[in-house]
Amino acid sequence: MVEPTRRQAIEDVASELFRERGYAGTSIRDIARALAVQGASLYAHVTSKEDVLWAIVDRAATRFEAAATAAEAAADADRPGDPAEALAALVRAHVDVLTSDVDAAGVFVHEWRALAPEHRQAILDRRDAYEARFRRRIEDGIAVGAFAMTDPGIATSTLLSAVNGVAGWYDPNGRLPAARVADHLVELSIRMIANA
Amino acid sequence: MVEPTRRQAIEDVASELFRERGYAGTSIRDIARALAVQGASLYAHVTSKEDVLWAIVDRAATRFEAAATAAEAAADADRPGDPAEALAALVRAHVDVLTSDVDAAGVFVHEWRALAPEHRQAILDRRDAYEARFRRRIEDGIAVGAFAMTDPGIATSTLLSAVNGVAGWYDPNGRLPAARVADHLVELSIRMIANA
DNA sequence: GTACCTAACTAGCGATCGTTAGGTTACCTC
DNA sequence: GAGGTAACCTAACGATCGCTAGTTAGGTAC
Repeated sequence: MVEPTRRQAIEDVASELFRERGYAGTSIRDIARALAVQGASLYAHVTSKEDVLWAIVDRAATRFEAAATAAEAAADADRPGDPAEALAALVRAHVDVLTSDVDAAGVFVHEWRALAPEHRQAILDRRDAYEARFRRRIEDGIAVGAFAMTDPGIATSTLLSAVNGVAGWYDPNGRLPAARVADHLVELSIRMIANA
Repeated sequence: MVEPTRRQAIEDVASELFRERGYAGTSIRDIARALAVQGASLYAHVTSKEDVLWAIVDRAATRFEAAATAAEAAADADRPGDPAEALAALVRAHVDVLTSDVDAAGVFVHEWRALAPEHRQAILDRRDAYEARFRRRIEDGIAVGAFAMTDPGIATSTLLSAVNGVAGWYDPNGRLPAARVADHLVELSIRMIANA
């Protein structure tokens, strides 16, 4: 896979480095070195270091949102009124986005704190809205007796933490294909809140 | 709670800042400012910045290990041969350590990457051994039919990610006392891998 | 009163940080 | 072959980084 634009190549290596060493632990010159270029040369393609972080985080957030929207639409069309099905679709969509670009997703999950205040707040708002989608399905499931009676807030946070853990160990070249990983996570997630 | 020694006060402030902004995102002068002292003054109590991180991480790791040892001993004495009971005790012990010092635990979970190579490797080894305790109980449970048939490695990683998520939202002054949080996490964890 | 200890200070070192400015090279298009 | 453009260069700016050195102030012990 060759990068279409130089800007994209910068964001890709930045994703990798930000994920490995964190935003603050990565210098502009580190990114440049990975591209065999001088640090100052990056500023022909980028306006600031934070701008690179924001681009990565914003894109990842958008991909998570779009995948969740598609998943919910499909689940509601396929088996309307089935909270377990809808939640499973959400989890699968989430894991798919995660595994399709572990670096960017890992940065999204861990490095949003390093964003400038306005960007940081914007991401927090979007993250809240995203989490609310999961919580709504969990609440629905509890209401119809499909899920066990548990604190929906804690269940939602814990479920997403569990799923996001994938970013910590998934290896695109590992033994498990992304689809199998998603299978496992869907299974564990649903069972976590299911009514025994 | 007043710090007994100046060194302890430094580590406590550092835990808070490292957790909020990360190790690389926190300067020696930041820590000193929080203590109303000049940056250089810290070096009377500390040999290096990394030494502070290592002290925090090492202590947290030791507390997790000790709590797990005690929990396993109690569970094995109380109800030997019951994997669900042993795993529940491990999870409860883990959450207890987590909530008793969210800052230090959060640093342990997220900032071990910033350690110097030798320290980093040492923590990785200990973390592997720690995770193996959980995996062993999960494998035992699968063997006796108490837990569902799932990949023990993925189940262990996902379970610990779920539980560690507590470090992201637990508030010592919040509505939920630590014991209730532990109850919820034990419930969710066991159900996640239990045989329905 | 002298010696020691703890805890802080000021001053500054060399390195690295994000970023700017201005100039050079290679290639594409007309 | 002139003009345009994308990509990169060198040099350097002011700020901040982790850390060292040397000193001062106040308390305690002999």
